[in-house]
Amino acid sequence: MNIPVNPGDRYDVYCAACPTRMVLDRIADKWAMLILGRLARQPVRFNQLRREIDGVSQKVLSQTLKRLERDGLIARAVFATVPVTVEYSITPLGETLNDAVAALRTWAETHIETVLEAQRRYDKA
Amino acid sequence: MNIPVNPGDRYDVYCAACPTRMVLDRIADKWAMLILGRLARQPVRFNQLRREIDGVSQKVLSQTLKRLERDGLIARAVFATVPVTVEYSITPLGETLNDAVAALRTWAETHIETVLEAQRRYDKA
DNA sequence: CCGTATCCTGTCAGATACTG
DNA sequence: CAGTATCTGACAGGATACGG
Repeated sequence: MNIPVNPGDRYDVYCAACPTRMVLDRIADKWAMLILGRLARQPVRFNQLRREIDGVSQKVLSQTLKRLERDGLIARAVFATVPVTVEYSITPLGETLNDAVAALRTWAETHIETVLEAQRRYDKA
Repeated sequence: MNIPVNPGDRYDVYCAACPTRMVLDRIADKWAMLILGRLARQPVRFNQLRREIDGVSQKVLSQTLKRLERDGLIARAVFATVPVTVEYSITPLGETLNDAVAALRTWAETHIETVLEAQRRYDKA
């Protein structure tokens, strides 16, 4: 897909720098898309998010938020209240990604039954 | 997203049975989409695939193919030659998934520069 | 309230060797 | 050619405790 070498040569098909690969690695994350989807609805604070995304640990939530922020997909706003208030929100860029993922959601909902059926058939044999 | 409980209760937002989650887990795999994309072009044999998907180990390729076959996304055909010939091909179902992922590829190619730029800015601070 | 630091554990990919 | 079997190390993720 990326970086063709010479005719007949192999392609370095798994290229960490490949855009598609990078994005896939991102959304592949167990929690990232859930968080992004939640923030797409409205901004929310850390512990609120922690409660709503059930099952995520504090550490992993923190890590994931940091990564998403680094990628410019979400924004972090700090308010100097006592105690401090931190609010996370989705960015315009994050929204475009969220839209793109919608195609997958649609696929999933449309075809999941077919997949499950295929699994049952496979497991019989 | 799934399984609302009582008003005011938390939602079990990470639900392993959630269709979107299942599909995400599938394509999240490091190699699955590369393999599916390759098979979308034309059927191919095991070792041929192994050579083309550079960097994948025999074991992991085997595992991934098995999983994709189980999900009904690819098909495995055995020919009783000597030595035996095995050909993998994409199924119609697999093609629809491949199409859905195209939306992500497009997003990636369109926005990767913005993401990289955001990362550089973040890393400065 | 919003995290970081530390430890611990299970999972999984890679390497290697072997089989029909 | 097309895999399986086994071992190993790296690493992600959870639990817990603590700090700004």
